[in-house]
Amino acid sequence: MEKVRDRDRTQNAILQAATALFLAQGPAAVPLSAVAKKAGVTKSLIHHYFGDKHGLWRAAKAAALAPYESTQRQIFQSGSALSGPEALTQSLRAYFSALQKFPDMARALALEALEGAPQASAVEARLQEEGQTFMADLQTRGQLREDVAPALVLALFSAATEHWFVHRDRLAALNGTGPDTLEAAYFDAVAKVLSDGLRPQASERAGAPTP
Amino acid sequence: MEKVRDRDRTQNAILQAATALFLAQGPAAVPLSAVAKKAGVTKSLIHHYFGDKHGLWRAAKAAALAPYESTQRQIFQSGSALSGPEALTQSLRAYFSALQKFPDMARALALEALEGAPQASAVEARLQEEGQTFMADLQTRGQLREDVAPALVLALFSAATEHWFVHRDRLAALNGTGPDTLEAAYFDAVAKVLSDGLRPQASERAGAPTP
DNA sequence: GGTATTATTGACCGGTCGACCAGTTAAGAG
DNA sequence: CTCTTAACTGGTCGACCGGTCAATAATACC
Repeated sequence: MEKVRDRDRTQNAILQAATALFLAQGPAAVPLSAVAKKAGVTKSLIHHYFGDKHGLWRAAKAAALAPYESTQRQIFQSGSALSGPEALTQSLRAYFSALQKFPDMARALALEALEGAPQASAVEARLQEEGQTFMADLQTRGQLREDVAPALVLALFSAATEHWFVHRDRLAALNGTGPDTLEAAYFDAVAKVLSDGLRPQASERAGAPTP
Repeated sequence: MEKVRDRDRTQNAILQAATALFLAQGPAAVPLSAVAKKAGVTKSLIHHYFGDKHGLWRAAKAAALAPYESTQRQIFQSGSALSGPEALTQSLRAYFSALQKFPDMARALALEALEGAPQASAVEARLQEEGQTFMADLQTRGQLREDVAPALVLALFSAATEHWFVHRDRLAALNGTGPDTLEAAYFDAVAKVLSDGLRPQASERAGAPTP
């Protein structure tokens, strides 16, 4: 049986197996042998390509982050084109379905935060900044209340969405419903509450005119 | 050197060391030898009192949950006594400062969720139910919009608060601020947005009278 | 004081994990 | 065809981890 050698293919197989297992159970709980087995590769190859386990974990996180980042960036850019009062709600919906598309992302971010490493990656820093300018844009166009800082709006967005994907199974179990039907209801509620709570309020200082 | 023997004291020392280490780094990343060392006890004693590692982890979670639970219950009960329109905001504040008081709680809940165990503990189930009746109470008194299910309001509460304490250090680093000043600002923003977004809205069906 | 109880210890075991390495073989360059 | 490169393998080592056990010593009870 002749074995075809393909650097990219095996690297990819390892990375895919690693992200799946690491994000599902946490990197500490997954032995490299399991990754090797799932990837159809010997353990040695993992060390050959990624050095040690930490290197693999870092690569896996980056691999999981990449598609999420591009999707997210698209949201911010296309969101700026929306002019109706529903721009905020639609962005929230896009934000939510981006996480639906990459359900491991929320877990990865939570795991990274729980690992104790306080500094965020460069990718996250970039996304954070783009998100802030997006929110600031909404404010100048009068579609977002101006008495909350853009960074904090973004934080609330993240909280309302990411938290769900970390805890959805347990919340569904607590409510005796299937996760999917509950998910739709949850997003509906969040969309309602946040779009009402984030729109410019009568209680705001009237000093900020809408040019 | 005579060693004083005290069952409760050593059990407590083990539990305290275990909760601190487990919640900080995740149980899988902490060897029992580290717990033993921090508690000033030999490994064997851990097995003597808590069986295996899972038993210790369960005990540690319960120990961390207990004071949080009582505080939380107090919030729900005293919240029901509040009659002003600020009942919701005050409850949110109490919710938030409860987590401030037990900063490891959010980490513990997230870790449990990430561990893959889908079923929640009995304590959480009880809190969930009490929280729902609390929210339902607010609805019948006209202080909370009725077009969102109480369970989902509770979920949004949890998201806005717990998520913060998991990610606060990284968010502070991203914004170049100290975590504490940012925390105050974040809570302020959340209080504003949620209290505005959760109050009965004009867009609601007028079919639900307030008896 | 004697005795049963049990908190506590240190030594130890089987297993696993991450990492290393010498060797093998397929692919590409000239 | 030959030589170099590097993808890939099997085997192995040392460290560590969770768990067990027999022995020890402090406490409680009679």
